[in-house]
Amino acid sequence: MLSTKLSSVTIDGSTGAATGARRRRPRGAVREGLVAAGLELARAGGPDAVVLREAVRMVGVVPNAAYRHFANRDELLAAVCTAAMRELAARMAAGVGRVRGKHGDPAAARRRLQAIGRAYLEFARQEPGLFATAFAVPNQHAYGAPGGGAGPYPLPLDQLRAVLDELADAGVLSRRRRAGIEYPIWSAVHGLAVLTGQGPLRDAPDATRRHIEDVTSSFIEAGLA
Amino acid sequence: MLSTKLSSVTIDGSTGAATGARRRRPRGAVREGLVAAGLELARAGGPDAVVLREAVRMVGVVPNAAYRHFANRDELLAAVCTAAMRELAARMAAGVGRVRGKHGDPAAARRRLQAIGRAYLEFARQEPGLFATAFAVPNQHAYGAPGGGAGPYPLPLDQLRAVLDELADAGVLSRRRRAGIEYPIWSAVHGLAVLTGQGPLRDAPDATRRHIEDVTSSFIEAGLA
DNA sequence: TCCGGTTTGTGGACGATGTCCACTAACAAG
DNA sequence: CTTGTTAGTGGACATCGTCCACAAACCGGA
Repeated sequence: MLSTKLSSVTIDGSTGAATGARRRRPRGAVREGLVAAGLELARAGGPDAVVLREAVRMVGVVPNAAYRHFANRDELLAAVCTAAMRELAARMAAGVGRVRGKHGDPAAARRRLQAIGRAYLEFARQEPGLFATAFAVPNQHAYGAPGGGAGPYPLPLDQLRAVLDELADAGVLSRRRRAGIEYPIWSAVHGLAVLTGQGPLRDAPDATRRHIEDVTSSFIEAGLA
Repeated sequence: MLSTKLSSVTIDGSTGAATGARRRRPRGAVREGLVAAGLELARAGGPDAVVLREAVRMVGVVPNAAYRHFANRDELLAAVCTAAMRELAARMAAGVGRVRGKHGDPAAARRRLQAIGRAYLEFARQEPGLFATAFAVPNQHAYGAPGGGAGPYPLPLDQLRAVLDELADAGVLSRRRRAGIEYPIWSAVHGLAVLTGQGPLRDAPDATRRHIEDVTSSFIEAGLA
C-alpha cells in the first residue's frame, strides 16, 4: 500500500473534542474541502484513488457528511474531474501566455501552437494522476459546455481553436485547411500523452520519448501547410 | 445497479452437490475460465468491472481459488487486458486482411492503412469496455514485448509498422518521412478513439463524429506526402 | 499396491469501502 | 423563544480484496 500521508486538507484548527463534536463549518467549506482532498488523492493515484472515506477523513468529517453535498461518490469524482480539467486549462493558458509576439505575427502564432501542445504534454507527464482524472469524468456526468461555464479558463479545445484561428488570420493556415483541423491535432497530442503516459509506450526511455515528440510535432506542422 | 446477468462461463455441467463439492477441473481450466469471465465483465463495464469475486462466481468456484492462479486481482486484470489487446489485434488483422491487392501496389497499401485505422476505431466504438481494458494494464505489469510473444497476432504498433513499410516500399512514403511516422499516426488514431469514446467528445452526434474521422483521415494522408 | 508430497479448491475471517436510515445539534426567520 | 431547515453524527449493511488453516484430489516412486 505504501500510503504516504498526504497533506491534510483540514478546514479549521478544531478543538477536536472527543465525541459528538458537531462544530459546523462555514458555508460550502466542507464541499470545497472534499473536492480539494479528492484532488490531492487524484494527483497521487488517479481517479480510482478518489475514495470518499479517505477524502472525508482528510477534511475531518464523518463519511455520511459527504452525502449532504454530493449524491454519491461519482458526483464527488465528477467535481474532482472538473477541478483537474481546470488545472490543465490553467497550465495551458499559462504556457501560451508566456509566448511573446503580437496577434497576427505568423511566427508567434506558430510558437503559440507549440506552447499549447508542450504545456499539454508537460502536464500529462508531471501530473499523471490529475491528467487521467481530468478525462475520467464518470458516465452520466457531462463535460463542461464548449462555451465554458466550467471555470475561469477556456477548455483545452477552445484554447486550441483560438490559436488555430490566429494561424489562419496570420495566413499560415489556409481557410480551407483550417476547417476542423483542431480535431486531428488534439487527437495526436492527446493520444501521444496517453500512450506514453499509462499506455504501451509508458516504459520507453526518455530519448525515445523525445524522439516521438519531435516526430509528432513535425507531423503536425506538416499538416498545416 | 441494473446488473444484467451475463452469460455464464461455467466450465462443466457439474453435479452441483450442496457442500464441499471438491470436483477438480482439468488443468488450467479455472485459470482460462477466470480470464474468459473477466473478459466478459470488461466487455460490459471496462477494467473496473473486472471484479474478482464476480469472475469466480461465473466460473463456479470459491473466491480463494483464484489465488491459486493469480497472485492478486491486478494479475488477473493484467491477463484480461492482454486478452483484450489480443482481440483488438485480431480485428485489425482481419480488417487489413480483407483488403485485396498485391504487396507493392501503392493504392492497395493506402487502402490497407485506412483499413487498419478503421478497424481500430470500429473496435473502440463497438467494444468500448474491451478497448479501455486493453490499454488499462495495471502499473507494475508490462505490456507485451514489441516482437510479440503476446499472442497469435502482432501488436497494433507492429501491424501499423508493417503497412507503413509497405507504403515506403511502394514509394508512397519517402524513406525520410517514413522514420518514426508510426507514432504520430498511432497517436492521432488512438487519441481520436479515446476522445470520442469516453472523453470530452463522447456526446458528439454521429454526423460530427464522422466529420471528425474524415478530417483526421485526410490529415494523416496529408502527412504521408 | 500403497504412500507421501504437491496442487488445487474450501471455509471462515478481517479490514476497507460505498451507501442507507434514524437522530440531533446548529443555524435562520418569525 | 419557538419553529423549521440544514448539516453533521452514529450505527449498520452488503460487497470487495485478501489472508490463514485445512482437506480433497492428483501424481510419481516404492
